[in-house]
Amino acid sequence: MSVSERKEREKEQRRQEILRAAKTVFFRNGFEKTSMEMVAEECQLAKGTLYLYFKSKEELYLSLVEDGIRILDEMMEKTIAKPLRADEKLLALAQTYFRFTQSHNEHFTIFKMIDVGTLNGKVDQEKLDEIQRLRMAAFERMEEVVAEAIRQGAFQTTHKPREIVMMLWAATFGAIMMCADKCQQLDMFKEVHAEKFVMRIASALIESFRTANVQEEPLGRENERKRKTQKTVEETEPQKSF
Amino acid sequence: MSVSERKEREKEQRRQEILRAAKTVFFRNGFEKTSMEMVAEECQLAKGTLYLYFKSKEELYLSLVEDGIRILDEMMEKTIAKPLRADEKLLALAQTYFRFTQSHNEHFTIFKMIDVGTLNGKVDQEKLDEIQRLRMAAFERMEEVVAEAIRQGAFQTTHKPREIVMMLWAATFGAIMMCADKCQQLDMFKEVHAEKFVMRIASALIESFRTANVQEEPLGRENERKRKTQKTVEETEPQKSF
DNA sequence: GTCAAAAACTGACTTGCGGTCAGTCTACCC
DNA sequence: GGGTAGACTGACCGCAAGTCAGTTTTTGAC
Repeated sequence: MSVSERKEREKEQRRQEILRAAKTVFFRNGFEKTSMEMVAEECQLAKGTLYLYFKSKEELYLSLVEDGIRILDEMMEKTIAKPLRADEKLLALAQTYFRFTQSHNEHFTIFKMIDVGTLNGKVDQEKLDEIQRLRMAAFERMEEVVAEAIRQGAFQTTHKPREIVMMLWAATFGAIMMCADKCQQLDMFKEVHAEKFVMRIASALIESFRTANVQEEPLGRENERKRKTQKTVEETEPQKSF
Repeated sequence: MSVSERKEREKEQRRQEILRAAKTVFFRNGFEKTSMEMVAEECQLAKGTLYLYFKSKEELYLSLVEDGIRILDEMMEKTIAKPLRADEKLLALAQTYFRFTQSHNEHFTIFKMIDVGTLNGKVDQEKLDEIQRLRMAAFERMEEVVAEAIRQGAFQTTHKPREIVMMLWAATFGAIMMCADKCQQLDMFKEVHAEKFVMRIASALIESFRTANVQEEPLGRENERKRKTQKTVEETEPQKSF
């Protein structure tokens, strides 16, 4: 093995060691209440050294989510491997996502920061894009399941698989955000059983894909220019379904 | 008018003036990139003075949301006043919420910070509770509409109105969060028409309340103790609806 | 083994900001 | 007009992110 190879590997080990320390400290105290000094101490390096491996505090913190993405992906993979029908798998996946957020709450906190946009100006777009790419794996898995459900005839929807995944993801995310033990801010959400709540919502959506119904306008943005402004509900033609 | 009364009023005016300045500066630059010095400059006061009216930077920023809550509440009120059936109103309310987030994006950013919990350790719980109370008004309005829908027989659900509102709120929030122009982080969400997307999700949920279906376990937490662990999807009895 | 160049690491220092408080100013009242 | 309460000020403090000149370690040629 050449020297440069070994150096490379050693560098990677240092990086990992820093990540380990960062995980310990950030997950114990939270992002705001952790200083780079604390991380440095945890891995017995000088503060300056951390900056040789990570551009900023935010980038270091953000890097921790990569593990989280991997964990979620594995959990989802297991769920998909179960002997269920494709449409059942989708509900199971919502549950899996929920359970991930409960058992890996600190990782979910980073997810939230990304989705809320807290980290936007503070981290290279490249880094953010890289995270996006990693997250896409999970979406693609789900997309596959949706495609399967359509093939099996369980779904009659006119939406594209990708769109269905987005809907499920968004609604599930919102549900978890609002009522998961460790997240919920609005008092009233404390009264519901979080997992049931999340699954009730996912379930409603899934049911709605079984039949192509009148609500199913295409969701794409292609024709956006054609109408001057979007119609408000009462301006649209009455719809049979309600 | 007594002197003390006038003083009181002047103090309130100062407070308002500070809020005005804070709004200008925070909404232009964002929370992180705004310093208290900048706010002070905008309202031509010394930095120290700001702290006579607001406990911290976070509290000042958070106070700005009160306007946002009022605006949303008014928008919702108008929507509810429209000549629609109760169930139609619920969909219209989702749209209203969406439009609020688009036209008052900065206020929505504060909503997000609250819901994500970014402000938690940094602001008095009291202050947060006060905000909660204000937000409840909107929930209660919606609850009223749901109750109406149930009374009219449009909904056959076994859920409580409050629960239905929570579901709609959570799902709509998630949908907006993921795909609204100014928020979306995941690239794929750029491809959908945000408003249609949001309404498609709300619509699916609303449809699901029309009939009491097998998914409708009670969502309360009362009986939580009875089962050791929550069942995963494939462990539950097969359900007719899928 | 020696030594010089390269690479890795260090921690004192700079910068910027949130928050404080001793001191000043103003308005009111006796 | 003088004394007091309360509003206001801005220099100052502490802290933490990020930098960089200098130190230590590693490497590889001889």
